[in-house]
Amino acid sequence: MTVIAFEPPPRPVAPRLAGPVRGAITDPCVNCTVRPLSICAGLDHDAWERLKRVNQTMVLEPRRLLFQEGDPADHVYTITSGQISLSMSLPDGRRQITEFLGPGDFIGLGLDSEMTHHTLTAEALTEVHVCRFPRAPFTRAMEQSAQLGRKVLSFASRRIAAAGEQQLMLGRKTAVERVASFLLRAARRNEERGAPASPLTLAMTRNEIADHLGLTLETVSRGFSRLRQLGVIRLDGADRVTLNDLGRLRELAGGD
Amino acid sequence: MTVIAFEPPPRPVAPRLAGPVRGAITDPCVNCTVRPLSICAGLDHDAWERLKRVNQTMVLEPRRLLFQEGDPADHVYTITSGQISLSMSLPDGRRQITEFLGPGDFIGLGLDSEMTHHTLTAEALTEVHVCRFPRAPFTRAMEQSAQLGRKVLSFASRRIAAAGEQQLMLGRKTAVERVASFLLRAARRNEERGAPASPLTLAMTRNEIADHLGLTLETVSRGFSRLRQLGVIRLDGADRVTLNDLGRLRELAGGD
DNA sequence: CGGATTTTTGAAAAGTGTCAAGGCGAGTGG
DNA sequence: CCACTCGCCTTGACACTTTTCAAAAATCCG
Repeated sequence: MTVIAFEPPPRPVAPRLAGPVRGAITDPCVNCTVRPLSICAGLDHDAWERLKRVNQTMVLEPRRLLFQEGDPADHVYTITSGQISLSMSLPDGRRQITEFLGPGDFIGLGLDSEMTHHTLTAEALTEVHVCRFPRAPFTRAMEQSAQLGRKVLSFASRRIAAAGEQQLMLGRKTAVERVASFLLRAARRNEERGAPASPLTLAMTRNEIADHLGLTLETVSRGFSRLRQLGVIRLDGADRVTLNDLGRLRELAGGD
Repeated sequence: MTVIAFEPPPRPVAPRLAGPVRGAITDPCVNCTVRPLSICAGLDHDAWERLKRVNQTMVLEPRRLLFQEGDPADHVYTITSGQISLSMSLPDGRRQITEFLGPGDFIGLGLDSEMTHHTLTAEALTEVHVCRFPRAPFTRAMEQSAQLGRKVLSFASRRIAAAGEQQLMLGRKTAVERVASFLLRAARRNEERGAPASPLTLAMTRNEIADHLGLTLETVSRGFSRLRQLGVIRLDGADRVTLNDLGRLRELAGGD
């Protein structure tokens, strides 16, 4: 297989890409429902039939943007594999990653019916497969299926609760507490998916973690080192983290 | 009218109150619909009839809690007058105010159907009138009225977008930028309600603003002083703010 | 007017950011 | 197979912003 040689976009300020999509592969996407946590999983027959007619699989390579702040928002997405960061930036380039998303997560909350454009940027951290739905039929399906409506609202509610915790972290926790909180959340995420909590594999760089925690990459690195010195974690390479003592990690995270 | 002499709860860690409610006055509440931005405004007849049977007015005096983290969450609310803070706290007392709410705002987003207890504390900043709905009938009304469902989801979406901006602020803005952002949002809020942007009247103390911006009250105060020195605002008392130069204030807020 | 609360201001301390150098690991090409 | 390069991570030293502690000024309210 020959690999076409085009550069991944430069990191700090990702330029607008001609087309962020590598390719629409299958049509419709058949993988949206396989994740038990997905918004499509266990959907009633009618709603699913409607959606199946309009959805598409998309594949993104690492660093590609699914969309960018200011892009027209005419699709919603479900991640079937890989990880994505959602971020907002200030005009001078300072960036805040509001959340890291993985398989089963839904992209499209935070879009009021009157919002025609994205306020966030979605960037692939790994190779990512998403299932894409045009917004209009998705909205219709949501209104016709009480179950889908409930599910979206439930996702939105949990997002709001999570955003609150993130605000508490950003506003009130110290650097080490933030790093510990970050690791704990990653561990909980693993558990939600039936994976063991402990050997974490991080898909994101120190810089991306920093942009999520409101720190610099150096401070994040020092945080990891601190936790390692304390014996709470073990690092095998920068992206492989073993949690030795969840209780102590919870204390170090600020106890919440 | 005699006022019963009971102390408002001490500030830093509000103790569990026997009953946070001063009184349920009218039943049903007739004021929920008067705010054009309220979730009840313009609701279709059936949905409104259902809700009208179960809602109640509640009045809270300043500093009273509507509910606290851990309380059973069996109502949702609409504010008809006054202002409320929603906050989360760490076990050691550090507090983050996730948002300030006013007339027309809805309280109850962030509650997944499976969440039986509040993760937030709601405290009255001023005398507050809220319209309260038991959760179960409200949820039913939501499922039977597509319009109400849409409205709640729209509120949730806007909340999510706002939370993102707040995260960007907490993670990446300097102290002065945060204070400027805070004033700008207060100004926009005024405008949304048809009031002039400029002479702001702040219902919250420096400490509460600090807990919202992830700063200390001293730093917030210095922020105000700085903006005053720069001629961007004028202060008539701590709670009366005139915005002299919205453009410049926007720049100082980080330009977003 | 007077006491209490809140706000403002100042000075010192702490925490995090910035700048710079070196290390580690993965992928490349000789 | 090994040396090299490149990107990312770690660590150190210092600078800067914000916090902390303290006191004075302003405001509120009886």
